[in-house]
Amino acid sequence: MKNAEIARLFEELADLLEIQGANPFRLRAYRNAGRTIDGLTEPIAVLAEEGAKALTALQGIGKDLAEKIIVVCETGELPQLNELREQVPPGVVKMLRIPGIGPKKVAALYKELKLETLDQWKAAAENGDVADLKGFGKKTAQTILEGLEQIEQAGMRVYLADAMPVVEEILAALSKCEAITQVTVAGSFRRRKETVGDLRVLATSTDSATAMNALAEHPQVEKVLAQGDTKQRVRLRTVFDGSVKLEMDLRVVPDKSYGAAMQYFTGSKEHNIAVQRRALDRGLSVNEYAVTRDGEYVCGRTEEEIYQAVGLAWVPPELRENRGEIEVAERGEIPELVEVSDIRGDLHMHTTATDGKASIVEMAEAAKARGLKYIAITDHSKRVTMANGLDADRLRAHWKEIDKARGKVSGIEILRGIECDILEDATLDLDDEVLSEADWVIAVLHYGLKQPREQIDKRLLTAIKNPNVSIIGHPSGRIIGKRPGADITYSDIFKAAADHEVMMEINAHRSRLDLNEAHAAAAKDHGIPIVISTDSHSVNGFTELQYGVFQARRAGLTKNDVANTRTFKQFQKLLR
DNA sequence: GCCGTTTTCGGCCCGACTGTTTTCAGTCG
Repeated sequence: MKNAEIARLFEELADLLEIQGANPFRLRAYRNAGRTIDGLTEPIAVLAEEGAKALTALQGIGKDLAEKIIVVCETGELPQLNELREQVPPGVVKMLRIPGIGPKKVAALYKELKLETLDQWKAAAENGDVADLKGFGKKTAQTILEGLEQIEQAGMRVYLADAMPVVEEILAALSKCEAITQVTVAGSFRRRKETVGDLRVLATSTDSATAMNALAEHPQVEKVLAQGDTKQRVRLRTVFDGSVKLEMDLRVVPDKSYGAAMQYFTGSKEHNIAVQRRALDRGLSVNEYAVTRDGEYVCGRTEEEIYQAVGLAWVPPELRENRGEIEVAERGEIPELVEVSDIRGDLHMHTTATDGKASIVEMAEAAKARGLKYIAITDHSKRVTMANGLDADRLRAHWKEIDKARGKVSGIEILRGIECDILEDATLDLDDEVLSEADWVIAVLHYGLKQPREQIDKRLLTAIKNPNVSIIGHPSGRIIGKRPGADITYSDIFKAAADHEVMMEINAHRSRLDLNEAHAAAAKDHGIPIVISTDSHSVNGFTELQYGVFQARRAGLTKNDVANTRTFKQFQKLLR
């Protein structure tokens, strides 16, 4: 069983218990455990085999959860969950996803009206049964009807990169509003998560009504969903991914609360809980308006003040996930994270020789225009027939074209590369003779991603041990929100890569971001040089670079951890 | 459920908004 599957069991357990009115802190413990398991780079089963002690060493895993994890790893089942599933039908759990309907209302409707399926919920909301129930009314019935339509569209999150232009457009408009002095986006957007759900915008103003009107009247806003003195919620008009519409919160606070609000609304929730716990230890209280002591304002104008008040160095938003950054900040050892401007080379891109849209020269010119000093042209190998992949003869001819391009474009180095498939039988798509002539070989999985873990590991290990392979590209093969990616024993792969001096890629494409942040952090721990590349298929592809850098930052990577921040000369020394 | 060098019991982040109420519970972030 994969870590993600085991994590999901604990999340489901929490959902079911929530409907039954269980202690909210117990639910949090289960959800934290799910999150912890999901974030591990090693299979939790390996720890489970070592015994309860290895498990309780993990943050938030105690005696009870350790036992449950061991049972799951041994039997593939969680007995307590099976019992609960019989008590609460799946349709009831699904109702928790309706915005505005929580566990108490779900429980009441299930108990009083015996509503079990989506259709029954819809009928009861329409015929007045819901509205007649004590504590319910017409508005709640309406909320359910609207919500039922929404939850049909699973996964209300969109790629950060897709949301970015819309958010920037709205922020630009708000910053022109005279009533607004400062405006910024917080939430998971500011933390540069791979995907974003609700957008959280923060403004300072002495006239919140005018500030909120500015957002309400923005052409991007379809509907104002809620509005109070300091908080407004709207739905945006833009349709993402065919069906998803995002909602945006605007919070308006005074200047002296800007830092406190930034800190508070940037999250993550888990990070904030840790910060606020530290505040309590110091006799302080932190909320979105200020740090206070006995109700008296201590600070709140800047984020730095907030962190200082609780004895921490400022934490970059990308690291605020309560995955150890608090302890690092306490020691004053927050790393200087890599920045987009640090990147000097892009080592994964395609041309018209396979499925790219531009020539070698056009790609080189475009890369140079973006300030890059070196690139690798890495078209597909022959297995990728859909993309017109290259065999040995065409590849050698292509490299001759690269040699010619080197003469035409000055000021940028061009490596003769190849993106070579690792076939299902754990051989490489091109033989060693031609691969040995390359400057740069990216080995990748494209096919057979659903093979069992043992075979996937074997394929990756074979590639890593091949002396011609420079790097493993988009290691998991996942497409965010659409395809899970191969089942990999990362700890084994990273060990081998470190031994054989093979690098690992962070593929910067918005839908890949592969390695993900947990695995990139683990690769760094193994001392493996990481390369952030765009996998560009056109001259516009280079804009994706920033998303790869965001991913690297969330993994805690510094300039030094990223090989393509080196000068070309230094980078060459890393090649074997 | 987890956690602890002031604690092995009693905490566990906290405020805004809505809807259904006559003072507040539920939900959300």
